[in-house]
Amino acid sequence: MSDLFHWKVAVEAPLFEPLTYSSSSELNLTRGQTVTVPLGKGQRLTRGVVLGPSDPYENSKLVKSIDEEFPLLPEKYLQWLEWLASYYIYPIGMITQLAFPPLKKALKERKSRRAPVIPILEKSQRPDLTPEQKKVFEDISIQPGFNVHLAFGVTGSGKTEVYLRLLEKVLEKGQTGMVLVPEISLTPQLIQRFVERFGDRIAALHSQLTTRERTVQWWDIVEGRKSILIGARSALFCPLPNLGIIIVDEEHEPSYKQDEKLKYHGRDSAIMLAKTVGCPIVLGSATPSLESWNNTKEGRYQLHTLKNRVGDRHLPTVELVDLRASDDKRPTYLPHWMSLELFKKIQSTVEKNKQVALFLNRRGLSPLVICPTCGHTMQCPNCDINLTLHANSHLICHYCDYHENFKSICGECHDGEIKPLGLGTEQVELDLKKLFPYSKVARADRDEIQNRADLEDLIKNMETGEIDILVGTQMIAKGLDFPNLHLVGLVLADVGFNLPDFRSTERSFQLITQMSGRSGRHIDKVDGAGLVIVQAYNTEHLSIEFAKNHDFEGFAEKELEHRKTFKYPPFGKLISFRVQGMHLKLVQATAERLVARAQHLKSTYSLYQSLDILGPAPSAIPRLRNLFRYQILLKGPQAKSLNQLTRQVLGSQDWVEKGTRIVVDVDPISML
DNA sequence: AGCACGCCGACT
DNA sequence: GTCGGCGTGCTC
Repeated sequence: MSDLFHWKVAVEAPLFEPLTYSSSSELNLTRGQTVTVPLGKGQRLTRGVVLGPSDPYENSKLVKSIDEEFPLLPEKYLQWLEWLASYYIYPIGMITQLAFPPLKKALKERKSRRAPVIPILEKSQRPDLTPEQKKVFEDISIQPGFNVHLAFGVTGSGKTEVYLRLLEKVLEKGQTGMVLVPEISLTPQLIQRFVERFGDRIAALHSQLTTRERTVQWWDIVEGRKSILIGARSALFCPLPNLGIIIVDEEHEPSYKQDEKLKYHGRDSAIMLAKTVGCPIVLGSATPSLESWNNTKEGRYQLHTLKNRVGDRHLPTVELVDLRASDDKRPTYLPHWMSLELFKKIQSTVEKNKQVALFLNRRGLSPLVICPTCGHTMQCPNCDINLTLHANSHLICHYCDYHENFKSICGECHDGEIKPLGLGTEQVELDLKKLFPYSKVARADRDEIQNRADLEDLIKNMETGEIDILVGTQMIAKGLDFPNLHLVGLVLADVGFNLPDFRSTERSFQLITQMSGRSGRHIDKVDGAGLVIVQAYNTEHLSIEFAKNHDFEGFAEKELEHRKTFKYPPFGKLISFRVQGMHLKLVQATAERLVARAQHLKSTYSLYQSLDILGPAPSAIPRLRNLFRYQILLKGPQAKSLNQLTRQVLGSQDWVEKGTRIVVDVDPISML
């Protein structure tokens, strides 16, 4: 008994502390080692990660063996994983599992019918840097060690070329590099651009890969056959040896925040990883998050500005259309959502054989289906959400997978002829086809574009001129670059202004700017500029006012003032709790107890004096997938005390009603 | 997250 | 009688 060693081992179980296992002295264990351990009543064996020596535990089980498949997890990565667990209040064992590939290592290579993950391409010529690019590149590359750089540059200013140069430099030093991009912009075109520069040194990780492909990419990086990893946020968990730089493109993108399980923020976690390994990190954006922008203001991040578009092209002209005033001017042949101004511009653009893109952040035919006789609205039986009509034939809940057939006679009063109200992309598409019968109209939303192949087809059809007018949601706002696109229309910019979320104005600004950035990217200065038409009811909205003049800095200044007044991020930190369960009474009871516990701690310890405890209140969607939802928000000046209070509140769980669950979200990004 | 245990309904 | 539905509880 005396020659047994005890070890803390992180196992895949929702436990906030690692478990203690023992080993005899001949099994030589160290921190970072992968081991096989028994877990639970059966003889089930699971994978665990050794975190370090432990005090003896009387009922400890024996470590079965060392898992020889995996090399020692680098100490810095392990520290970073531990930081994730503590910052996001998530079981360490669930996090360490993320640092493994999904499958066992392939014994022999097998032929695949799928296109290769990394295409084989000739290296292309390296363009000269503009003076502006050169300055940014040099400013960043002369500083060794951890530093956060914000590359603030309009779309088309050539941020990517700066990234490529920085990566070249890192490779010269024999180090590796990580490039994070939002999942949606991880297109073959983007990977292609990196391959044309770095050839076979590129690896990629994203959700469209099969588990086998991901496993192969993972080992290529870990065993040093590839030196640059491009990926979506989950690529962070691939432990690159000798990491020399991290690049986070489109750092403001809300999709960097994972909204299930471990609710980590890819950008923030990347910064922590860079800090832990001691390498520089470059955040890039045309519309930086107010968090990052404020960090440059306060000197924590270095700001590098790229003001000019490569090739000296103009930013597009933005025109506003006030929908409040446009009704009386509109000819009767135009649908209610189309102003005369927009119509004329579409006409003239199409006549010149140039392309048009219309943006509306709402899919379907009609978001509200109502009986004019009895006033009954069609609702999802599982959620507190109106059903959306699609293709004039079925009603869909956009939050769960509920579908039903659409009947035009009201099911409640059996009398009224049901009337679809409001506007969605399908309706816009239908109207456009009627108004422009000789133009090719296409739609891009989640219903039409379901996978990467669909997106590829869309891109190809835009490039070959197969499409004249494109209607789409979010999907078409990101990263797409169509040379012939000369007019962008925002059908109803107000959608999203009034979401119950303190970031809605910022989102709105980003969206308008991003969407504008699609227009006229390849019009040379002599030919003028692209055009953007923004239709809105509230044309005085802060986001519109500043986006019109491409004035990010002005917008940021105004919006930061507002955030400061209400102690919202970046001037305060948030942790949200959602209590959910099948029974409303029990959910309310748990939510109230949670608040009572928090309030008690606040009044007991001076550390918590400055925290605000808001709620409990029903969530913005009070019932989702048959679960009732209540929300509590914790607001305070430092992350540390919020985190600590949360741990104390959740420390024991005996007060939580059976059948209810508490979901914690550190730095929530959506308040829905 | 798994997985076993256990307590009720409806089948050969 | 016993097969299997999924609520509950535990994992060194």
